[in-house]
Amino acid sequence: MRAISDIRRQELRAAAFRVLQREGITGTTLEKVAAEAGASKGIVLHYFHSKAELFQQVMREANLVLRDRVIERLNMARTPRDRLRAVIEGNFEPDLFTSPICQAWLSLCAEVPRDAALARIQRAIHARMHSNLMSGLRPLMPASEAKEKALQISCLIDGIWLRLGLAPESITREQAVAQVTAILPN
Amino acid sequence: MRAISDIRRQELRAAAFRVLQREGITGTTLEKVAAEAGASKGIVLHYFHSKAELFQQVMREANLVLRDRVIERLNMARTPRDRLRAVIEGNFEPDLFTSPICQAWLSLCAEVPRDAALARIQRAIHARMHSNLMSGLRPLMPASEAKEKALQISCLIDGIWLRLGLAPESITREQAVAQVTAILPN
DNA sequence: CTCGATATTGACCCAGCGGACAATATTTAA
DNA sequence: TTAAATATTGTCCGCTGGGTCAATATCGAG
Repeated sequence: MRAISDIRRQELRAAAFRVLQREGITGTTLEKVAAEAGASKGIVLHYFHSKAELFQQVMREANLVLRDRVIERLNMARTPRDRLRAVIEGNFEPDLFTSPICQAWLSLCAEVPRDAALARIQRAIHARMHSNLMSGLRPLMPASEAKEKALQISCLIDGIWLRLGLAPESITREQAVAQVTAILPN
Repeated sequence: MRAISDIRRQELRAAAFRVLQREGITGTTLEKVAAEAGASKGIVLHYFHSKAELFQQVMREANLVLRDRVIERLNMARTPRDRLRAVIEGNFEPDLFTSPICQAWLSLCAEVPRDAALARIQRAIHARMHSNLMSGLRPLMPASEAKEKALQISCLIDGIWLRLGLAPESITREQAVAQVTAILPN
């Protein structure tokens, strides 16, 4: 049975993510993660061989959650414009687009430049975002323009996430969606 | 004479910023900062009463450098559009818009949610950016639209900085300027 | 020159960290 | 039932970090 260890791992990742929201990258320790999960520090290192590996898996999982949300919306999309809307709204899901979550994400981002594995995951995230956007943009404009547009949208989305992380009340989900929608091609 | 202590402080801030670029937030220690400045750890705490205060002053100063660049360009601007261009190009100065600097900035951002002083500085940065943008936008559109536009531009600029921090070769200065210019009002 | 202020060092403290490990409990398979 | 595998704990360790402090050097004003 693989399930039991997978469940435990799952719990620990979730606990780590919660601690990351509360304490940031500098304040997150293995002991706090263990306490949050109601376990001992030893068990964390039993499932994740190092703190770095724990963070990597946390980032991977957070990414999967977001991906699933976007996919769900993409599956209901018919037109290219629907696809763009799906990506945008999926990236601002009310229960994900919250200040604490943005802060946790920001903390992980800050580690990216010094952790090759995190960097790989980050690259995959951007690549998927790019391809999702392209599937909506390509039918609407020349390929080279579409590429630039995709980068622009992607950066704006990230920038808005960053903003919510830095200033909790600075922007609402509706504003966020409107802001990104406003730069879509006519 | 105040000058000598001010010079020392200046050196230490610069050293701290360099270490921050190399090592990120988690890898930056008082000893490394001292070593980078060719001094002892004690002297760092002599001038800055704590690590947190050092970081705050580093962020303040980095912000001042950027501000001066933008101001310089703003002073040469005549039309509202010139003002917008000044802000945009000032935020992507070739020697400031580099991957290591974006990474250092990102590291400081990650601390903002858990450091009230950093948060205040960050708020001031955003406020100035907003007002700079408004001085260019207000003549071009209704006030309420201008406010939204200013937020959008500001988020896009941050998002592009973030992108360069996460992926060193992902975007050039020219691309960055073009991307932001592309969302200006007609 | 002298004295008070300031600059600077290096030694010290100790809390907390990531990680290793041996000991024990629990589960699973045969 | 039993043995192997796995899960879990608590302890231990070495080290590094921020911060304190007393001692010394340097400097600047009178």
